[in-house]
Amino acid sequence: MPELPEVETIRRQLEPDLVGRKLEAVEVLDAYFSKPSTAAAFERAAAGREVLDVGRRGKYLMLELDDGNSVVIHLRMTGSLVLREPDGSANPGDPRVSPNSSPQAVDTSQAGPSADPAVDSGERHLRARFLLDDGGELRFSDPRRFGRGFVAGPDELDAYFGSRLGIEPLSPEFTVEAMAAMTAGRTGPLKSFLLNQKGVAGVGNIYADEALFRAGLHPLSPGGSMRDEHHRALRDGVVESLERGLDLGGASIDDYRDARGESGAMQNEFLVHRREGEGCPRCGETIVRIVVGGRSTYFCPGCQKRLRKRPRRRAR
DNA sequence: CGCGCAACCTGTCTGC
DNA sequence: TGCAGACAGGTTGCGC
Repeated sequence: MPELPEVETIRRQLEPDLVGRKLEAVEVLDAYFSKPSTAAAFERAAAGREVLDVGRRGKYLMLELDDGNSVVIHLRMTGSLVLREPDGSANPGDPRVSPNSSPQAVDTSQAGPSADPAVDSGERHLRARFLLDDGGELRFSDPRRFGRGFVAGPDELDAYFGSRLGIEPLSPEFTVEAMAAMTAGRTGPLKSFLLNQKGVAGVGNIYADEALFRAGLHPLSPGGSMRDEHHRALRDGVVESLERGLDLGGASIDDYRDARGESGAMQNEFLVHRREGEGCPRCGETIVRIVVGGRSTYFCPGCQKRLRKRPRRRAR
C-alpha cells in the first residue's frame, strides 16, 4: 500500500513533468473522490491554475498552485496517480491502445456494467483526471474508492495537517529525544504507535513491521516500556526501512504503481512483512503473524523479545 | 486524552 | 463450478 516511500517515489517522478504546467481541465469522474466537497467545486478550484511545485507531507501529495491553494491527494490503500506523456504513449502496460486513439473514444452511454473487461485496466477505476497544457494527463485511479482529494489554502492546510500529522521521519526533527517524548507513558503497543500518523507521519503497516524488526522490538511492547537504547533503535529502524523502500522505488504488493505505472521492488526484500512461516534473516527462527489493532503484523519471536515493564528504581 | 475497534469500500482469495 | 464469507489496510469516528 502507498506509504511514505511510495508517495515520495510518485512525488519525485511527477515533479519534473508537472512543475510549470497548467491544469487545462480537471474532471472528477467519481463524486466520492472530492467528498465532502462537490466535484464541481473541486474542478473549479483547480482548473486553469499553474502547478508551481509538487510536495508531500506524510502520505499526502500536494500540487501547489499559482493562486496559493494546493490540490491535496491521498491514495489511501489502492489509489494510483499515473502520468501520461504528451505523446500519448506512457502507459507501458497497455499495448492494445493504438497510439492515436482519441481520449474521448470511450463511449460510456451504452456500456453496461459488464462492459468489455479487457478495457478495464485503469479505465474502469478512473476517478479523476487532470489535463495538462502540454497534452499530458495526470490520472487518478482507485478500485476501492478510498482515495480522496481536496483543494485548500495555506492556512487551511496547516490546520488540517497540524491536527493529524506528527513528525516527518526523514527530517532532522526526527531525533531520539523526539521518539522518547512521543512514546513516554504510552500503554498501547509499539505497532499501534507507529501506525498513528500523529506521532510519526507516513509509516504504514509494511514499514511499521520492518522498522520494529530492524529495531529488535516486539510489536506488542508498550510504547512507554522503551529505554534510551530502544528509542534510538526504533528511530533508526524507521529511518532505515523507509530509506530502503525509497531506494527500491516502493513496495508493490498488489495495487501500488508509481507515476509511470510501474511496480516497485521493495516487496522482494521484506525482512519479515508477509513472510509468515519463513526463516528470520537474522536468526533463522520462524516468522509469525499476529493481529495488532486489527492489522496483520509479522515479526521474529527470536529477535524481537517483548520488553518487560519499565524497571522501577528500587527504593533506597 | 489514550486506547480499541467498527466502518468505509471493492477486488481477490479460500473453503465448502 | 459457484457462491458465501473472509481478508486486505489508511483513516475517521465512536464508546469506554
